Amino acid sequence: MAQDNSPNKTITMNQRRSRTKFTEDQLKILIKAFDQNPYPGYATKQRLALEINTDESRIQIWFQNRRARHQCQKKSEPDEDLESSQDQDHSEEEIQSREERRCRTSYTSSQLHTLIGAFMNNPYPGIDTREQLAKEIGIPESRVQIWFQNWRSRFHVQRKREPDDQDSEQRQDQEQDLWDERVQEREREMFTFFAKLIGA
DNA sequence: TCACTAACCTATTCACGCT
DNA sequence: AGCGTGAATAGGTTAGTGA
Repeated sequence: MAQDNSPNKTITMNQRRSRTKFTEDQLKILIKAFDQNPYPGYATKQRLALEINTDESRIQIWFQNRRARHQCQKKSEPDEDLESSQDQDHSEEEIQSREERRCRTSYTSSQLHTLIGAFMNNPYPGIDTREQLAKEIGIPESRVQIWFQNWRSRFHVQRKREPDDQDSEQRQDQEQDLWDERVQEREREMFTFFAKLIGA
């Protein structure tokens, strides 16, 4: 993505997870599952994870990457199979019959407090930071990663909605204001929560 | 060195609970 | 019904690894 503020360069020390090396047997199982259904639901991903002894999040990434590779291949060889219904396999009805998603995670105020604090410190945490956070708030690392993704995206969306006709200093100030507003909103929620706890 | 691919990213959409 | 937000998606980039 040709993003001018390339995140991974401006923020150092956020290392990646070490690269998973799937064995031949593991790949066989994954490929077979992919051929059966390239959009497995949470239960299937869990089952696969158990079967090949890896984390469910690795299964998710593997399916994402394989779907992407398959889309590329389809585009680069658009010849034959024009009337074969085989290549139009996942649309409409297939999407409707997609398996169930993972249950929505709901975060407590204190968990959010920790996450927001970490986000303000560094919106692009490496694997070590994510794992530490996950341990601290008792939530899987994969959820922490998704939470950061969602927050970054939503913050970028907010920024884009802002008019672009000011000089960068003003814009930065506005970004900060927006951010502060968002954080304050969250903190108000937390205060309400804790006030209830202590019976205020 | 280069191809392959896991890990990671943004942007967008889906979906669900809450108000 | 609309909103906030977690989950999933497409599609692109980065970087580790083996030939």
